[in-house]
Order: sequence, then structure tokens, then C-alpha cells
Amino acid sequence: MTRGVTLRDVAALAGVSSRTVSNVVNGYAPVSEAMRARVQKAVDELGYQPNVLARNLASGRSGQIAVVVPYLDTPYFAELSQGIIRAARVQGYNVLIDQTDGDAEHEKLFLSRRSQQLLFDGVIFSPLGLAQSDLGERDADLPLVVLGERVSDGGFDHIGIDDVTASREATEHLLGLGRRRVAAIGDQPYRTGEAAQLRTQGYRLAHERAGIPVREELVISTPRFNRSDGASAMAHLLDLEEPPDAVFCYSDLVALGALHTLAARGLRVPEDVAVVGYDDIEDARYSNPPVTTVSPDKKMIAETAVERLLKRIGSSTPVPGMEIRAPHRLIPRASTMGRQATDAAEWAVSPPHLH
Amino acid sequence: MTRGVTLRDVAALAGVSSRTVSNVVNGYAPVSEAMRARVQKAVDELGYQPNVLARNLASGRSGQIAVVVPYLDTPYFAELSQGIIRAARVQGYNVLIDQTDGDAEHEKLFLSRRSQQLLFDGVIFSPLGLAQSDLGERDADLPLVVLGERVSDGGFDHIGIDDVTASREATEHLLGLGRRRVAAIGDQPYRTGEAAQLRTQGYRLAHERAGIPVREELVISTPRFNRSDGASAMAHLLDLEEPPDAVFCYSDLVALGALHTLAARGLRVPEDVAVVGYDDIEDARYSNPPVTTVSPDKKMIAETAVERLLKRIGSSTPVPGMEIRAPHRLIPRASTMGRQATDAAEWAVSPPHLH
DNA sequence: TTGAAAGCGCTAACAC
DNA sequence: GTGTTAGCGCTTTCAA
Repeated sequence: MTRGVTLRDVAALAGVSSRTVSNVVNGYAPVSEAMRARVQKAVDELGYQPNVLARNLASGRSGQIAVVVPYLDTPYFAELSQGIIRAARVQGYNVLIDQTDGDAEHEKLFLSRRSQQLLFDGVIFSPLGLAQSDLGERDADLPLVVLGERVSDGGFDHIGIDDVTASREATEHLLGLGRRRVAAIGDQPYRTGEAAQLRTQGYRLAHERAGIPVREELVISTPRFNRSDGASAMAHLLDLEEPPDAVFCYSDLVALGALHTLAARGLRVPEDVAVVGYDDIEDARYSNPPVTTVSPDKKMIAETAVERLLKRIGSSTPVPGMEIRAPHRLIPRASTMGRQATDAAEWAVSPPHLH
Repeated sequence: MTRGVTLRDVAALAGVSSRTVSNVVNGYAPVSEAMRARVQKAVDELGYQPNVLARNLASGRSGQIAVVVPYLDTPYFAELSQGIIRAARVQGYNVLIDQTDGDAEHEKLFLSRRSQQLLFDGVIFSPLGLAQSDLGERDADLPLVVLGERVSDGGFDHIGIDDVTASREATEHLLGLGRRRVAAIGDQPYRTGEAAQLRTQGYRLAHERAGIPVREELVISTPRFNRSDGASAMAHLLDLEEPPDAVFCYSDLVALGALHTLAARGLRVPEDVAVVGYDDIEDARYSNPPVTTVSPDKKMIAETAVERLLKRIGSSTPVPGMEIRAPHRLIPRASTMGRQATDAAEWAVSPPHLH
């Protein structure tokens, strides 16, 4: 560990006080041009690098934010995290990623006092194991932005799309194609299944509006939103006496799992069964067939989350919690529209390089 | 920001010196049982939480490691990062994720002096934009573990699978199925394309051993290893006068892109064209058809990387660089074996929960 | 085994 | 504008 050059060394060389060096380095208070040039010269000469550890202690800030997601290898969260990292970097912040595996205890850690012991100034949180009510029991002055379906209680910001509307639109898309036995895969009728329940609500609403009764046996619950959940739920649906002619899946992964089962059973998509997903992950764009999906504006969610969090971090007075609705849209693809939907432009195909 | 309880407060309450409190808190030096109980009582009473920022400054360590990957939304890196985060947490380390977008300058930052200015004790690095030679120009005493295809120069550890062998085996698998026009997608015949070149080497080796000449027009270069690269390269191959009857893709994403094009052209996999991928990402297990792939032992890679890095961080004397070969295996699936390969056990299908 | 005290290197309140 | 200086809260050397 090479003994580093310190602020003091620079100050000595430049013949100024450390205060001035600090000002120059941080671009703070007004410093005369002559002064700043002199200091800069000394900085360059010595190759001075500020010690972040010391700066952190003195300033009480770490310059890091934590992103807490259930699973990093779930494409939706990976894409979201990627966007947050990009947005944070622009603001000079580093990002600490934490996976909770959906474990409620682990998630609580990040809301507790103990979090101050960790190394971040604020948290962007995508809860899975915690219900809305659990969010109330948190360290009051932890800058917090929550993503997903929980709702702000005034003490933090919440960003999410309108799940009920999005789900209603997705279901209406299927009903609009003339499908009459539309299944839903992904309901979670228990305390922490709030996200899933909103989607089920939208699914029911679409039926209601269309005057079509919901067949309860077509609403399938799954413990998670993974491929395997979709695969097994689809298998179950196909074993019904009257199988569905369409499925609304609560995630793209579920949809991919469903496609997998459909292919294994030799059924055609969308001719035999039309499939809609949710999240617009890249996988679902290249699957066979590509999946019609609800696309949340992930970039906007990531950027807004960082922006709001930094606002909280930077404010000494409490910032009132905001409810932020991110836009979404339904992207029709071949899994409901058939071949005609294949949109070449979406592939971003570039000419191959020859060897 | 609630003014926190400090070590001093605890010391005062317990009537001991701060040194003793520190020892107790950190489980350091021998402390008499009576003492530790007394201190612990004071700690509990005050709800003392050590300030990590201060600890870092005093100790010169941050307790964080950086994981530098090109893209977090690439499933392979997401899965790898997930494994590293898990392994690091067990050791009490946090993980900072950084994406470089494959940008060489950005990658260099992490090898430079400036890295000491950042907040981590060591780096697990998966280079993309940097070539082997660039790794030489790094801050000598930065604990570093490199993943992928670069080779250790003695100053860091390197962990990777044997790409040449894995690629040879993958190609031999196709040749063994009787395919005679085996294409390769993903070569990168330039300075930073070392990973790709090793795979091409294995591809050629398989042909050599089988006494089958390589058709140069079947070796396609791609700028990256994404779905779009695979899709366009496959399109190009199918437009050849004599299209291939099999393709070895340098990543699973490339393979998924190739499948996409094959499906769009109405070709059957594997009857018309057999496809092999590389990385064993989850997507490729659930695709239609599932993709035969080279599976590196990602868990082992992640755990070993953390273990080696912490060893470096903890050592005051230079640790000699190790070359570590992680195991790999070829997983045959339907994209080469046809329906027969569908391995139900692999899906981890659980019974659906009914509504 | 425990105490006293000197930093770690920087920030920022206060004075000039 | 610029200098002086007192911390930030912990670790750790040195004595006792």
C-alpha cells in the first residue's frame, strides 16, 4: 500500500493551506484563478489522489447507493440494475448491488438502523418478500426509493407502472383477438403477492368490461415468476378438459416457460394458444416465437429512481414522498399476432463481419 | 441523521477505555469474560453501531470488492455476478458492480492508481475491451483476479475454463452427429478478440483431428456475442450457396439469435441445422428448442474468485499469481439431439398452485 | 489484559 | 478569497 500523497503535501508544495487545496479539488468555494492554477500544478506534480475513505468520514457520506433486488440473474432486475448503475455513475455515485433472494429478513436489514452501518447514502429497493405494511417499519431517515407495486406512505418515493391498467390492456388484447378462454398465470393470493394481485385485478377488469365471465380454473397461482413456474402452470392448463386458447403471463419468464411447454406438446403459438408476457426483457424478443409483452419504461424508472434518491440524500429537510407512474405500452409480437408481427427493425441486425 | 452512539459513549458507560470496546466489538485480542460482558451490556444498552466510515479510514480497508463486467444485463455476467455477491457476502464483503460497456478506457480505470481512490479493496475483473497486454499496465499492488481468457502474468490470479478444449469438444459433438458443414459464429480476429480466437482454435482443431477441412466461408466474425449478432450471422450463412448443416456459436445468446433466424426462415432445428451454444445460461435451457451448450462451472468460478481475491487482500506480501482452470462440460439438448434430448428433470418443474 | 493517546486524511466552521 | 484548526469515529502502538 504505497503511502499516498496527502492534501497536506500538496498544500505544502503549493504554499497554501489545506483548506484551499480542498476547495480546488472539490471545485467548491470561489478560488482565484491564479490560486487554482498554482494548486492544480502541485496536484499534478505530486499525482495527488484524494483519499475517499477520509473524505467519507469527514463528510459523513459514502457516495454510494445500494440497489436491493431479489435476484440479479432475473433479466428484468439485471436490466433495471444496469440502468440504475448508468444513471448513478453520471451523478458521481457508485452502486452497491444486493440480492435478497426474496428473503424478508434480509430485505428488512436494508430498512433498519443497521443499514447505517453499511456503506451507502440511500437505497433503491425492489421488495419481494416484504409487504406494503412492512415498509412502515423502517429507519425514518434513510433516503429510500421503492420500485414495483408497493405504494408510498409519504416517507419515500415510489415508482411503478399502472399494473392494473397494463394487465387489463394485455388481457383485452387477447380478448380482442377473439380468444375466449384466456388463462392467467402468476397470481399470488397472499399477503406479499400484491404485484400479482394487481395484475389479476386487471385481468378480471378486462373480462368484466367485455362481458365475459372469468373461468376460475384458468387463473393459476405460482410461487414465483420464473420459467419453471410458467412451464408447469402451462402443463397443468393443457391437462384441463377445456384448455385455454390464450394465456396472460405475469412475467416474460413465465411466458417463456409456457412457450417451452407448448412446444413440447406440439401446440402452435399463436394458432392454438396465444401468449402475452410482462416486462419486455430481451429474451422475449428473440424467443420462438417472439413474445407480445407489456413494456414498462425501464430507462425512465432507473433514471427517475436515481434522481429522486439523490434529491433525498441531498436534502436536510424531509422530502415528501412522491407516487410516480412510469409509462408502459403493449408491444404486439408473433406470440399473439403470428408471423405478420415479426418486426425486423426490432432486431437491430447489423451486417456480419466476414472472416 | 440521528447523531449516533459512538465507541466513546460505550466506553464511558462501561467505564473502560475505547480500546477495550473496540476489542470486544471486533472480537480481537483476549478480553476477560467479565470485561466483555460488561462492555457488551453497554453496547446493547446504547444500541451501539460501529461507524463503518470511520472504521474504514482508520483501518485503510473498505470491506468492499468491485466486480467489473462489460454488461450486467448479459445473462452470463448476471449469473456470474450473482454468484460472486453470494460468495462475498459470506465472507463479510460487499460487492460493488461496475459495468464498463466493454469500453477500454473505462476498464483501465480499474487497473490504475485511481482505483485506490475508489472504495474497494480488490477487483474481480472480466475484461472485454482490454487485451492481455493491457493488463500489464496496472497498479502493481491492487489485489486482482481476472476472469475469462486472459492469462496471468504472475501478478494476479486468472480463472477460466479451457476454451480450446471446450470448443473442440463442442465441434466434435457436431461432427460426431454426422454434420459436415459446421459453421462457427463469433470469431474476432483482432487484438482484443482473444476469447473468440481460442474458440476458433478449438473449432479448427476438431476439424483437423477429424480430417475434415474447414470451410473458411463458414467462419463468421461478429463484433459482439449478442442475439442480434447471432441472428444476422445466421442469416448470412443461410444465404450462402451451400449453407451449413450445423453451427457452433460462441455464446448462448448468439445461439438464441441463430435459432431466431432459423425459425423465421422456417428451418428445423436440429433436422436442417444443429446448433451448439456456449455459457449455459438459463435462457438457453428454456428456448425452443433448448440449446446444447458448453457449461462452465460458474459457481466454482465465482467462489474461487472471491476466495483468491480475499487471500490477496489479506496478505501483506505479494501472492504469486495462479492460473486456475475451472471445469466445464458439454450439455446435449434438443438443438442437436432432437426431441429425445428433452430432459424433464432439468426444468425443475414443480406442481402449480391452484387458485 | 487494559488504558492513554496519536493518528488515518479530509471537510468545514470560524476567523481574518 | 484564504488560512487555522477542530473534529469525523475508529484502530492501534506503546506503556502500564
